[in-house]
Amino acid sequence: MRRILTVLNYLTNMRLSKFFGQTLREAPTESDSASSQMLVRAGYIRQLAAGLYSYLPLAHRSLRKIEQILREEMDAINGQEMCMPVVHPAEVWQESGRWYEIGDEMGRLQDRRGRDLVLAMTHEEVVTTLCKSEIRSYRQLPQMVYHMQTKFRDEPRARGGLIRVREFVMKDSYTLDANFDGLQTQYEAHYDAYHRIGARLGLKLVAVQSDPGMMGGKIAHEFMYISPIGEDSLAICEETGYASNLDVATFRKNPEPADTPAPLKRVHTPGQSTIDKVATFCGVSTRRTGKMVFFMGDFGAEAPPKLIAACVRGDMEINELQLRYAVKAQALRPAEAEEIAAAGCVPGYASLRDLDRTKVISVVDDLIPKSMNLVVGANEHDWHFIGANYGRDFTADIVAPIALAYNGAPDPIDGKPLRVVRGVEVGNIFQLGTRYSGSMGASYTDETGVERPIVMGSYGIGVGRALACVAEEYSDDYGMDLPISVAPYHVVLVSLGRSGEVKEKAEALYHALLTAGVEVLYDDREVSPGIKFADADLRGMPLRCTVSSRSLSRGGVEFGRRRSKNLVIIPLEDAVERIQENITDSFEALHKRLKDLPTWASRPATI
RNA sequence: CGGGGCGUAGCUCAGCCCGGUAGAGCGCUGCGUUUGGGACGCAGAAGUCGUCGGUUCAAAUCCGGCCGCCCCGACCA
Repeated sequence: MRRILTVLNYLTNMRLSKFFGQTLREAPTESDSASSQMLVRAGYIRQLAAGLYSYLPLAHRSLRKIEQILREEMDAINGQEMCMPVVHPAEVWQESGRWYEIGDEMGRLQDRRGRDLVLAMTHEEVVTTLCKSEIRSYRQLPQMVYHMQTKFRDEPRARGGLIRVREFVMKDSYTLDANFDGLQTQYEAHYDAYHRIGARLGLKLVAVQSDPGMMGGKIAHEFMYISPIGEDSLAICEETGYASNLDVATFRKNPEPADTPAPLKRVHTPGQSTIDKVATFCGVSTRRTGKMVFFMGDFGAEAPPKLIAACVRGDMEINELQLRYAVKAQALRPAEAEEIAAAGCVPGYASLRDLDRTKVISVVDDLIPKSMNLVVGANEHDWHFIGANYGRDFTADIVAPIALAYNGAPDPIDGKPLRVVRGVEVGNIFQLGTRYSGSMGASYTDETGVERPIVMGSYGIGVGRALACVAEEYSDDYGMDLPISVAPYHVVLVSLGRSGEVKEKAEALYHALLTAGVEVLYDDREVSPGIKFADADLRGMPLRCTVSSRSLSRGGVEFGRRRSKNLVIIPLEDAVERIQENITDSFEALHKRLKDLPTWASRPATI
């Protein structure tokens, strides 16, 4: 095996003079984040269209390395690699119902016979179809299958280089179990494996509770790379370990100190149509006010859209996802002024008192019933109530936690302030349960002869997105400094000068390294040293070896980490061995992080 | 889908306001000099100015439609 690898290595073109993919002195303006700037400048990726990228040889090598790490970690938890198609017949998506639930984000096309086809957004439907033919008995469970395959999602807005693209390769695995205990076991195995994967990529990943969304199911976690370039907001606490996507974050609701109930009083508040204005006008904190926000809820084809009046404390915002769940709507959008007026409400002075319950669904945050003597609208232009109390003066159809967590909100575990940060979703894990096996009829026969739906889980990691996060984390002013596990090559070999001796020695070392199986990128171009060093810095290989007349006169070749000042001279005859040692050491340093990773067992109790 | 910006040589951009021979730097090709942190000289190639239409004697430039790309928001395994 080793010999075969060596031969393949030897045959691979690793000479920069013939390399496909140029470095750019300046990046095209369209790239934005450090990662996409660097990946474009260093010749890893090229954009073909919005959200569609070509991966040049450097990126392709890195992606293959990431895939190999994923493969090893999936195999380690009993995964079996396979491959499913990118183009699916519409029927399987119709069976699951997602053909109808998902809108323009799904890529749809027709074949020559006019048959509807779907570009894979993910592969639950195909796995479930396979279950129907392959799984018959409880004896065949549990199972775990995975593949690395292209997905297409017609994102309304691709952005951020490789962070949010329309076509991408994902490692997605699927667990099949007889019951929820089995699912839980495989889910926990993935949870731990994902932390190992992060460590091997050199990324610190934070697992946060998340919304299952269109996947269905109940329990879900996202694995986040914390960074300002992230598109998700997270509420985290380092001390308690609480970590949640802001969509589903909870926090302690501490009411303002209780007074004795004041009488309800109608007061004239001319022009005080915002919370800040009315609070100042009435001389109270915004925490003593109630804020009304109106949405139109879409309840599907069966029911007409309906106005939703939501009320949170004046200093807070609405969590639209939780509001949507509370009213069981399929979608929400901000209501237009006319729609609000049509239901008899007065924007800016709206009130839950005297609502027309036939036209409006009213929801209050669970903090509102605990809060006394609030300032709220009087449902009449330029008038508010003071001393309003839930139950006595107004009520709602639904009381639910619909306030959005915020920076400094009390941690639900210990009440200390939560921190809201941005993160990139590198991976996610979902407990699907019987969402797909139920609707598509994938069942097995249990010990007692009863037919039951297979209990499923689904687990994804974006391969290109992982590369983008690594590039983001390991970029500096000169380029990338990639972890040894992800770098396309371990070492860049630079030859300086055109003297016959330097050339000869560099060529010999290049061949010796290849023969020894070292992944080396050889800069044999006839360009100035400055260009070679600048390109080496940019491309991001972690180690650099230089052969020049100067190094030879000092007794060998120069070797060190990228951009390091601590360069050593190694005699030529020891170079291969020393470089191999250094590569090994680099891997060991990286893998030290595997020892002290978060695990499912060690995670904090969540609420 | 709403708001904003951009589209001129392979790349970065100027020219547009105020209509009249299409420019610079980098890159590329050839020759020579140079070789430890993006060298220099000489010579050269390279753009139907996104696209369609309008105004005009004349449009990169003014006007309109469309397309594409970027950013913010909405949206979103």
